[in-house]
Amino acid sequence: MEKVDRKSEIIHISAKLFRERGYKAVSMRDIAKSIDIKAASLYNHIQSKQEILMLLIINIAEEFTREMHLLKDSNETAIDTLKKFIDIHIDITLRDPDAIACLNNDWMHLNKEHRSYYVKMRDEYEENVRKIVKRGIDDGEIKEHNIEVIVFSMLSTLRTFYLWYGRKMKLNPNEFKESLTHVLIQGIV
Amino acid sequence: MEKVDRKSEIIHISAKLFRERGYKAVSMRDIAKSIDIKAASLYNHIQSKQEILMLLIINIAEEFTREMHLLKDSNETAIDTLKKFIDIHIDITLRDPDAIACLNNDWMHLNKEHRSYYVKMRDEYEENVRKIVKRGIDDGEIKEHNIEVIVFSMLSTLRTFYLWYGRKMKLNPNEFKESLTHVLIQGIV
DNA sequence: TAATTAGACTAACAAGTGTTAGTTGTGAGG
DNA sequence: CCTCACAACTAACACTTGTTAGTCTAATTA
Repeated sequence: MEKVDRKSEIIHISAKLFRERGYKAVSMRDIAKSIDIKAASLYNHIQSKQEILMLLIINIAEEFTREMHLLKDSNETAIDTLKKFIDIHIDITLRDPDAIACLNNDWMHLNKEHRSYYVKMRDEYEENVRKIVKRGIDDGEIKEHNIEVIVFSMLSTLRTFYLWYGRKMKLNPNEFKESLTHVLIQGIV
Repeated sequence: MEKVDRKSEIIHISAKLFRERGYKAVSMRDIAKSIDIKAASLYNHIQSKQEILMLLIINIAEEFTREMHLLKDSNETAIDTLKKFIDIHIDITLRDPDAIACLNNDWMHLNKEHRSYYVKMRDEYEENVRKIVKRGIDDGEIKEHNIEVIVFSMLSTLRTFYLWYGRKMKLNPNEFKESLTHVLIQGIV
């Protein structure tokens, strides 16, 4: 127990490199050099470069899907549901920003099978966010805006959070959650 | 006149391909095939693959910089300045979404010289957005939030707008501007 | 008409790609 | 002590990469 195995070491260092340069710009020799072995040795632990990408993206995507399923049929108000939705994004991003970067930027390099699985999950996820917002509008909690604009604004912000946290933000995670929730829901004026 | 020269054809088709797959995943042979010539013929018009990327990114970045310089010392209210700032992003994105995608995703593949030039422009741009928001807070127009959170939220949304427009949004550009401005400034409740 | 040029072509290059085969050494379990 | 498996290695593969050199042809210019 506590044994840090090579496979997860490879996955994590790959995520870091993919984040910096993108999947296609990182070679197996780059990954190998980062953990001080030769490229061929990687294949004692993983099947292919594609497998690394797949594990990174699908695991995170499935986590988002699981969380959304817990959220979508909740009987809280839509606004409270959206607040939890924001919290979930922040928590996952803080735990694994590199994987979030891969998911955002490299999903198109998944092979056909995994890509369509990912895209299906993503579309369903967005559809569920839409439903929450729609419920908020129907209940009079949210002003009658174009739903798509609201969903787009929230998801864009949450999905690129990994680019910003730690750069100039001196807030701790809870302060940050509160601040971002306020900005996204009440606006800035 | 009206002569569509080959060079700009190459630039535009490259932008489209870079957007779909990323700079590193697009080969010179891919670009050539898209305009039905051979890869070597590209070099009658451009110096290198790097030049294509540089032209795409630097031109757009300089345009944003020029627009920001017109904006930053305006004597309008901060809120009105932010509204114009939103308009500018939407206008440029609608005119050239592929180039925006390249700028967002492939700037790290610029060579050292162009990359540092780009990063300098980007940092100055963000600093100017920060100043506008700060002015709004000092003038009591904007609530006393963490400035960084506001800037991050606005820029994330505007920068990834290219991913959303035309997907499910049935709004025309002006309706969209109004809607997004409202969501970003007044919030959704 | 003759000369020049622009822009396509073929062929080739050196370097880098993901991956496989086969080998070696080291440490744990019988 | 012997065995065996794991995880490293070297060497090589077939292919792709950006780019250059040199050639040909059709249109423009002198």
